[in-house]
Amino acid sequence: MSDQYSPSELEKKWQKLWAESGIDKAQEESPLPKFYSLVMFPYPSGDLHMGHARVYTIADVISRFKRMQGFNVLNPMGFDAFGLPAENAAQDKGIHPGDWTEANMANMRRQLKSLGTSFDWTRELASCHKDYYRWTQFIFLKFYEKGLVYRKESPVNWCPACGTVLANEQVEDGYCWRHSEVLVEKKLLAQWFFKVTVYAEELLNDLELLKEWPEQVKTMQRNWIGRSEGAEIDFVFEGSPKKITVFTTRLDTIFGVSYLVLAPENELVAEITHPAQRRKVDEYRARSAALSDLDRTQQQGDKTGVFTGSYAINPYSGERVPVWIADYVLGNYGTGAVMGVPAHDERDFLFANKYHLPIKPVIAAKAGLGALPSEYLLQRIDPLNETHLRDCELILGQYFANLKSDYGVQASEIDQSLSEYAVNGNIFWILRRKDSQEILGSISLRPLDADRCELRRMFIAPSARGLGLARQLISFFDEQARGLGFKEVYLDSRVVLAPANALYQSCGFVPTERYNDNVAADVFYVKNLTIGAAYCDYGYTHSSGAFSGLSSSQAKQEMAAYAQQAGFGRLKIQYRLRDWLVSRQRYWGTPIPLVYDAEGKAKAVAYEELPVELPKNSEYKKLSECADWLSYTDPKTGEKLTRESDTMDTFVCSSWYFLRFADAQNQSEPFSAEALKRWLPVDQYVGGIEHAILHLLYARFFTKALRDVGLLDFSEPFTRLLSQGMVTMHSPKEGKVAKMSKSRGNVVAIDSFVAEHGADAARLFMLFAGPPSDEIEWSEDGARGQSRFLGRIWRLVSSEADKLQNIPAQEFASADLASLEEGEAELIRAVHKTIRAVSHDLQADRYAFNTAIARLFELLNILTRQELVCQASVKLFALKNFLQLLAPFAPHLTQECWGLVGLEGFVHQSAWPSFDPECVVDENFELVLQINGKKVDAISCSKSASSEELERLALSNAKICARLGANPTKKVIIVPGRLVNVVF
RNA sequence: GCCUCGGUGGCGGAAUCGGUAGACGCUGCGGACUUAAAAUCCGUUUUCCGCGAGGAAGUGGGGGUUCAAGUCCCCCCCGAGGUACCA
Repeated sequence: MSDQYSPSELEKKWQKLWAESGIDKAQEESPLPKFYSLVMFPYPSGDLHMGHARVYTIADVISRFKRMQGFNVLNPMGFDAFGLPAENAAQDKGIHPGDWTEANMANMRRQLKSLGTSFDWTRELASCHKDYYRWTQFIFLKFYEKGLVYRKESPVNWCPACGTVLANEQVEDGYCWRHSEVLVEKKLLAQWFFKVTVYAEELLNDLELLKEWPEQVKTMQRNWIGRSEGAEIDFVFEGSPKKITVFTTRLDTIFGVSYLVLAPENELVAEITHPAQRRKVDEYRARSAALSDLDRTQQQGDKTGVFTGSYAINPYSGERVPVWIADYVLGNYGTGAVMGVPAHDERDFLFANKYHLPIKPVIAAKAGLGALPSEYLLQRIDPLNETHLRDCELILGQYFANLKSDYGVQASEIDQSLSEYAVNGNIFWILRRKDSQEILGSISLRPLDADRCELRRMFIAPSARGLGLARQLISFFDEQARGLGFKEVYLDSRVVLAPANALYQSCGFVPTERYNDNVAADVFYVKNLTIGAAYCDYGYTHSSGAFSGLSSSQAKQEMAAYAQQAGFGRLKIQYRLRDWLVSRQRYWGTPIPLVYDAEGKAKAVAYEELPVELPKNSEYKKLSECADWLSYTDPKTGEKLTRESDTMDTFVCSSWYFLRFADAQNQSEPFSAEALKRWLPVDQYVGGIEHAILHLLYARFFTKALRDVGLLDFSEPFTRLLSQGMVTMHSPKEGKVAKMSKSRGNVVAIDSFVAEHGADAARLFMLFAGPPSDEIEWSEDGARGQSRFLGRIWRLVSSEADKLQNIPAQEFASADLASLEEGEAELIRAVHKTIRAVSHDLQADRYAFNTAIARLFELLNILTRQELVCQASVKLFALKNFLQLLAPFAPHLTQECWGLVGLEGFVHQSAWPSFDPECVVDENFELVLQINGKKVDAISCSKSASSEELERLALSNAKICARLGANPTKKVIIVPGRLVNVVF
């Protein structure tokens, strides 16, 4: 036996013995409860490095722990083996993608084994093998029959470098996920889709059931599904029966609509464009069609658009609003048309400002502001209309009479005001009661220059005072002034009589310099009419006809009910989630099992014709270029057909592999009902956060869809999910700490590290460096620390092994403590405490591998203490339990030591230790003494001491007394088993 | 912008319920063994003041609740991830 711990031979030896004995195989017939532990299967890209190793280590610890706990564990492994890198490598190196993939799988299988993982390799699968993709095709056809698959011509993301269509998910900030420097283009193609959106509601709601998933992942999925509640409203075109339907979540703002916008690609555009605008509109459409997604998102803030020349009618207000097209509206979300409410939407605001469209506020933060009740009517005076003028005189007469009697205004001033009013250009409104036509007040506007105007006269008739009409008139005035293009409105002191001062100020007028030297007045007020920003919060409606004065939520409800009743609108729930585009124009993927007849009509390949195998051309091409393969004769009818040349997105392959693992050898169906019943759902799924949305959402969709085609009977595939953090390391290329990856040049190869330090050291370091869901930074020093730990164990066992050879293994618990030396009793207690702590840390709701290992360090520190003297049987007991607790983390070394101390069989087949509750409580504890909550002293104290005794101990303590001095104690807080706090 | 998670020594990180902040490891420093080095072992390592006994401060910042706050509440700052003209 060597004194030096040399892992490489030792690890190889046990890996071989484990494989031969089949201890990692899941048992089909077993009285034990099942545990399905799954780690996301890898893409066989070549060499594994430590960045990959972490996830397998975590899953392996869980699997080994569960086996020792008495579970029948299924811990399978396979390869997600279709995909582009194989084709790229084939192009670069001139090898067939299949050969490249097989070679990589062999290498990775070897590397995974070298890490000491306990996978059940008898169930290995690879998605590129025909006995797997045959069943992918089978499931595709089941979905096809069920109506979950459809073909649609649609603009797709096209990567010129890949030469294929990408899913939305494979586009990152407008660039291809595989080629970070290649911009994704738009192309129109007929593509196959899965109807994921049918399941949008269920995919969202069932997240509630996933109690053991990280909140973060669920939130990401929720956002991705993107449910929003709103309404669809039909606007009829002016002079045409055609309708345009908009989707809005802010129906409460509909009286603020000042235009409609269609997405440039909206089908209606061609029909409704006015001939005079056609050229401009066509140009704009052509330009935006050519824009990539990136360009489109990059011009955020700079909104562009073109007027179509048509108008539509707001069904609520009857107003006619211009219809525009603009590329800030997306064609594939909602109805591809929106209503523009610049006062209450940021994008609409920017757009309206740019194109000088009216901005009409209809929501205010406070209730009642600016709302003119519907029983009143505002009438603009036409100076050429006799009746109007008479009404004016009437109200002005009342106004001036009032001034005279109330404020003693001179008759000459009145005359002057009347003549001023007669000057052309002033605008005058009269407020009436709708039913009786009674005149209640008036307001007038005088332009000062292009940007400024003056609120000239506002008068409320005595009979209408106290009705709160003043604010509403001012708000009406603001709106009109803004509509006329004024940016500021002034008041002078002759208008603002003392009692109205507060009113004007509360409406936003502020004291200012005089604006006109000809006016002799002391106080001036000015109000800025320019809206600086859209008000996007909820509030209270005003200027909204019969719906004024409601809270936003009330308004939404009542407006929707009205639309529903009147038949021009309805409530609508909209999802951001789109259907899944599964077509790929490549070679190295699962062929879509469909054929086309002479008319181009698609139909399914018969089930007994599956698999539709990839052509075995030595020099692979895109399927669309394989002429021989494409032509297909129906074996039954002899009909000449053409095969579909698209392959499936590889995410399809990975959406059901966890089901196949339950029954990997089945040649007659994808999986048997019995096998699923035995193993599914997956109890613990471990994988990277990068799959939080796509893979997990698709796998959930597949499970639900397979349930609905009758192939399984549960709804959620993964009971518990653990998203492990990535492994980082300083990257010399980037000059910072970054994710470990070949392209960044910051990888630690598995092969070289394992050869030098062993798999156990690598495993321990990755588990100890931090909690599994956190990111960890690879550190050579840290890994060396774990090596040192393993070496200490090795030396301890080496030095003790001889003495322990013929000692029978014996358990020690509380009953034995009395008969043993103090040091021995302490060791036994420590063992039991460690069992408790490590077991607790390994529980699924914690998975605190780092603290579990820390506890094992502590136990080893006790075991190697120089002054520790104890009999062999006690030492053997301690070592045995220590090795068992460490076994899931460091499988090889513990296995070797297990034999060295004379224990039989495999440590991994031994039962997980249990602790004696009596052994984990100490007789004494450290009593903390506090003064006013601050620690002053700590004394050893018996656990059985009563509260009274604790208080006495505290109050007689020298340090407490010294601090207390002559102060009388106000209160003494006693927390039994912990502390005494003396308050003064 | 929005959503989510974080912020604790020189570093990675501990701290079930509000109850001794800094477990465990790394690094550094000092020592032992050695002709020497490596390996190993022992001690030490939050900061400041003090020769010392000891004292004070301290979990991103500011307030609050409490006998007691890293932990609970309010406001703010910073970082990471996700997402984004989604109407």
